[in-house]
Amino acid sequence: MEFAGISLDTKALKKFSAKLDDEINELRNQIHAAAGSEFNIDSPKQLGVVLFDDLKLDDKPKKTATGQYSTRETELLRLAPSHAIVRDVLEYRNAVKLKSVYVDQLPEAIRPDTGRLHTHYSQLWTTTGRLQSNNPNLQTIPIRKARGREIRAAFVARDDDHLILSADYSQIELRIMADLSGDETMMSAFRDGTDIHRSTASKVYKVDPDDVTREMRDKAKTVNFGIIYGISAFGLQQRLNIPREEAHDLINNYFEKHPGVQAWIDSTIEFAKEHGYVATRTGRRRFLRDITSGNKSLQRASERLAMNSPIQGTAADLLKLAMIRVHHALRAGGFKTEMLLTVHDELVFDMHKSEIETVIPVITEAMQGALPMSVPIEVETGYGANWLEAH
DNA sequence: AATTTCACG
DNA sequence: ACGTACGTGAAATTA
Repeated sequence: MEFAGISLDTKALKKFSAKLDDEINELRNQIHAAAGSEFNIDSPKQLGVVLFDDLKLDDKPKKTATGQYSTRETELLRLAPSHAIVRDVLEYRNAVKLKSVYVDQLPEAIRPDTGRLHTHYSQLWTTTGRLQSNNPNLQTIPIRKARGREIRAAFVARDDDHLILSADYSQIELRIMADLSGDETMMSAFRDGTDIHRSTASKVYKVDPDDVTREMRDKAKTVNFGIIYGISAFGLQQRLNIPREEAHDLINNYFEKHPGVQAWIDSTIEFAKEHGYVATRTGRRRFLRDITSGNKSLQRASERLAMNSPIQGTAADLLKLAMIRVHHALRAGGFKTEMLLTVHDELVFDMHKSEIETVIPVITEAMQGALPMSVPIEVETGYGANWLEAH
């Protein structure tokens, strides 16, 4: 994959760069006008002084670890509805980030001899077994916001004979938690092929699945991710912007309806305290020196790692096993399709157009069978002229 | 070199 | 009283 590289539409990025420049200049002017001074918006320190000392947008602004005003996105979002300057700062930050990290840097990283982008993967350093990608990092290419999607669309197929194919595991970490814990509720949800967030919503809100609203499903989705990370009521309250009581109820209801998950978390933490490590399904270990620490917050943090690492780590093991199987399957089948990128639960390919019908089932099967699990593994595929269309 | 912020899964 | 969800890499500013 490192040798293969991926093609970038530099012409499109160049146009986008000019457009971002215009947006950035206009936003900078508006921000300076609203502030009444020409400060450096890129400096969190100066920005904090402008927003909280000069304009006094918040009576009790949150501070960072070193005592500065915090100007991070979650803080600014609370002020955005009532203050245009804050909305402009958020837009400005988004545009500057995209321009500096992606739009202007990626074309520089193209290797002149191949005309393609070659990332470097490291298997050595992450604590959970995931791969790292750097120089350039191709595992953080934008997709969530509208502006960023233009960058993803610049990752294009090799030539007119190829398309970008994306194959990603659906809800892989939740499926792994179902497998590791053997929780009956989760296992039947996945076996029935139901929408897992809707299913969780019907449990934590104690309503019929048909009566789950959009809002209930969205909140249940946050609960599901929170469980994987070792949620606290405080954390859920912050993320959902709900009262503490409601957050407590959601978590209590979740564990009441998923006793297998609760038991698995408890026994995993207990195992970590006894042995000093936890392990993925294939046996990769993560040692947790602070799991028996007298420092409560260190211990709590270690407990979250104890339950999260087997889940994230098993997903990493699964994808690496899948990559080996895909590699052999492509070679055995004599395919021209080439594996290019891996992004934690996704594989990206240059797919030869003549192989659309044949190669997709081969890749899907190789990924699904990488690690036998007690719940179905689903792989979603899509293809198009670029990485955005493939999703 | 440390801090702050933000892009992704 | 404290701190508050897991794993990363990179850029700009500050110390």
